[in-house]
Order: sequence, then structure tokens, then C-alpha cells
Amino acid sequence: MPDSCLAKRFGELIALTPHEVAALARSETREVRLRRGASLVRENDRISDLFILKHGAMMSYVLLADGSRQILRFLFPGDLIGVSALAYAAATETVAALGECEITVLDRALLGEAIAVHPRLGALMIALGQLDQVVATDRLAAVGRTSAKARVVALLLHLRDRQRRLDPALGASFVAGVTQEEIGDATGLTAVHVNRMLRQLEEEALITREGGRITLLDESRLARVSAYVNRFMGLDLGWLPPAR
Amino acid sequence: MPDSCLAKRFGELIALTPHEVAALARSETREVRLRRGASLVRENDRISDLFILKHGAMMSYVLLADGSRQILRFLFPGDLIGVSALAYAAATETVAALGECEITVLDRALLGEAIAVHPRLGALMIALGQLDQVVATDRLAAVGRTSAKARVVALLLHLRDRQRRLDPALGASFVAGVTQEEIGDATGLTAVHVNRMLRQLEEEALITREGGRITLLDESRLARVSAYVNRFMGLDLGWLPPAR
DNA sequence: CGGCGCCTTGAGGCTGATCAAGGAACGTGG
DNA sequence: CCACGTTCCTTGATCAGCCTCAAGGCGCCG
Repeated sequence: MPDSCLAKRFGELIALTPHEVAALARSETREVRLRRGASLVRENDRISDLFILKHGAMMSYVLLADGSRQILRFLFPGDLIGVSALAYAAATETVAALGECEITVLDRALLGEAIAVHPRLGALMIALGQLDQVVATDRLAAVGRTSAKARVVALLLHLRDRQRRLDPALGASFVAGVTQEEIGDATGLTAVHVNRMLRQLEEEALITREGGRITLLDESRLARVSAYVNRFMGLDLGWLPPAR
Repeated sequence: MPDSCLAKRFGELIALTPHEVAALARSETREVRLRRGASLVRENDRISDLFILKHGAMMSYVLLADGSRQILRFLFPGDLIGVSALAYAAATETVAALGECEITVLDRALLGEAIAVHPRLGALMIALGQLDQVVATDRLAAVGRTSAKARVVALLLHLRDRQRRLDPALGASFVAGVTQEEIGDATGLTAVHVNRMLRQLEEEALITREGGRITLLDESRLARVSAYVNRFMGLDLGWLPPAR
């Protein structure tokens, strides 16, 4: 087993034992490749697999009766995909590629076995689930109670921080990798209004744009207008049981 | 050990062994009582406990810089409170009582031990976390992409279904137990507009109101206008490892 | 070269916010 | 037992943030 995606992600948070790594690696069955726009999972599909994104970026969303779309989450390498398969028989959201993607498939039952043998891995998954939960509720608060401009800024900061975890050298300038329509669907706005907000932010000298590249000019002010919190900070896994 | 709250909730989903029940019971340390309006946990508090709501109803919310509030979740007997303490050192949301409440305190480390000995319990907590996650993303989609009326209806249906899990005999008539301001803070609306939406729903013969009691007159039409899904349906825990 | 995806910008309209005022129900203290 | 404060609900008038519709531009790919 060259190396396990899941073990890599978990290993960033705690020091795994070789047995734990091996157990995780065993649940990884095969690989999938997708191109931009392709769906990995569709809402209401019956599924019993999970996935890990290895390369590329993805998003998960739901479609409403009137055709509008709410993007729920953006996914980056190392992220678990379709964890709701651990609670539901059918997918609760569609997951689609934002660009070329490489994905590792995890067998649900084999993952269960890994947890059974190494309970600390289960505990870690609980914690990772909470991280996602908190990110989701942050967005709920933004969409429910903040202005269009604040929502767009919060999303930009979020996307930058997600990318920075993969490349710690990343500074204030980054390629968002999403269209203005996607920003709108994530923040509950129309693409037209997202465009206006981006222009305003540029006029206020908070950001600059060139093609898809965005540069954050005044991060502290941006953080203030958007009430954005980087949820990768402040983690505390001190309660985890010892490795088996 | 008379009986464990946590074991009761878990026992609704799977058949627990006596050992599992005992392990859960051991992590329950003490009880707390709160009256309406009192907070159990405040955002940014350092905490290392979890809680289970035994009687009453609660809500969790965040306050924004401008003083506005976003309610993230309503809590009913059996619900786990403050699970984000399993990932963060400081509370990410405030949890407050909607009425008289009785709460059991769970020690984070003891819960970790219970999971270590009975990994299936950890797996079950992963699944429960996903259930909450899906409910949260449902609300995100509602707030981001549906009309004020649809949001209010979705919340009413949600509150009814939550109560019905505790009392399966509950029909179309129920006491919401929340103020119009709280409905607004949960759905991203103002109390004034919530009031108008309720009146409209009444005029359209979709609901009736008398005091705090609401009666759903046409549930299928209500479900249709709101795109509401009862997330307690469709659960599938088939992947759980066997009991240890 | 034509088509398509994405971005941009303007004009006008609607949903839901804000501001304001009053009423009903209830608990509390004089 | 009544006066009063508080909380919550209700309704009207006005306002504004964001949406809708529309049109055009740029860059890329077949």
C-alpha cells in the first residue's frame, strides 16, 4: 500500500500508529477520475461508499424544486465526501467536480471494521464531522444574518484558507477556482449581485482581481466586515482515547 | 444505574448491549436545571463537557457583531448538546433554554473511554452527527434559496416532527414553543415578517393558530411549498460494526 | 468563424427590512 | 385587587437591498 489518503488527512491531526494506517488503507478500494462538471454522487442515489478527494476541487449542492441551487460545501484534497452515507441509505446532496479530480473510494463496511479495531479512528471522525458542522453553521449565520458583501468576503476568505492548508506558502493572492455563479449559489445570492459586490470590494481597495486571481489587500478589515472565523484554528482533540 | 439518557437515545436506533449501556451511563456525571432564557454554554466559553437534554427544549445560536442572532438548532429531549466540544477547545455556539430544562452532563474524556471500549458507540455518534449535519444543510438551503413563506413552513414542519418523535400520537396540531422572533432568527427573517407570513398562511387555509398552538391544515401542500424533508426517515445504519 | 461559458453593466421592480404605534396576556408588587 | 411593567403579537407606511430582465463583451475551443 503506497500511502492512504485517509491516513494522510488523519495524520495531520494526530500521530497514527502503523496498524491504524494499515486499517485505513484497507478500506480504500479503488480510484475514480472526473472532469469539470461531472457528478460523483447525485442526490437520492442509493450509495454505500464514501470517497476521499485526492486531487482537484469539488462542491456539494442540492437543487430545489424551482431549479435553484444551494452549494453546501466546497471540497479540497483530503476531504471526506459523502459521509452522510454513514447515516442515510440515499445521498442527501450531489457532489460534482469543479475541475479535473482524482478520488479514492472507501468501502463503508470496511471503514466500519477499521473503526471497530481502532476506536480512536472513530473518535477522530466524530471530531472531523464537527469541524464540517461548524463550517456549515458559520455559513448559515452568514446567509441568514449578514449582507451580500459580507457573505462574499467570508467565502473568499474561506476558499483562501482552505487552499492555504494545502500550500502553507499561499499568501494574500489566490485563484478562487469558482465562477461568480458558484459564489452566488454558495452564499444565497445571484451571480449578477456577486459581480457587483466584487466590483465594490475592488473600488473600496479591499481586493484586486485579474482573471480568476484574487488578491486580498486588507485581511484584517476583510475579516472584520465578514465576521469570518478560520475553523481550522482552535481545534482540541485532547479527549481522544489512546491508540489501541 | 437507573437509566442513561444517552443510552435511551442510542437505544432508539440500535439494540445496545448491557455493557454498552453501562459504559454510557458511566460518562454521565451530574445534572443541571435551567429556566427559560438561561444559557447552558456561551460562545467562546472554554468547555470540555457535553450535555444531553433530558426535559424541555433549548436552542443554540450565534450572535453577530451588529447584535443580530442566528439560531442554528433547536434541541429536544435526547439531543446531544455541545458536540463541537469534541473538536474545539472553546464553544462555537451559545446554548440557551426555551423553557424549564433538565440536562445531564457528560464528561468528554469518559465518553472517549466508552467509545474506546465499545467502538460501535463511536460509529453511532458519527451517524448522529451526520443527521445533525444534514438538518443544518437543509436549513442552509432554505435560508439561501427559498422564500420567507417557505422558510417559515419548513421550520414549523421541522418543529412538529421533532415533537412527534417524542410523542408519536402528536398529530397536525402542536404548540410551537418558540416566539415569532425566534422563528425569524432561525430562518433569517425579522419577527415582523414572520408574523405576516403566519397570517398569510392562515388566510390561505394552510394553518390555523390559537395562542401558541398551530394546526397544520394541509400537510402535503405545506410540504410542497417548503421542500421540507423529515430527516429522521431514511436512516440506514447497516454499516455499523458489531457490538464488542 | 461561430458558439459557448463567463463576466459586466444598466434599468426597474419586488421581497422583506425598518420604523412606528398600539393591543393583549401575564406576572409582580403595592 | 388593581396598577404597572414586560413580553409578545399585530398592523401600517415607507424604504432599500437584492433580484430580474436585458444586452453586450471577452476569451476559448471546436
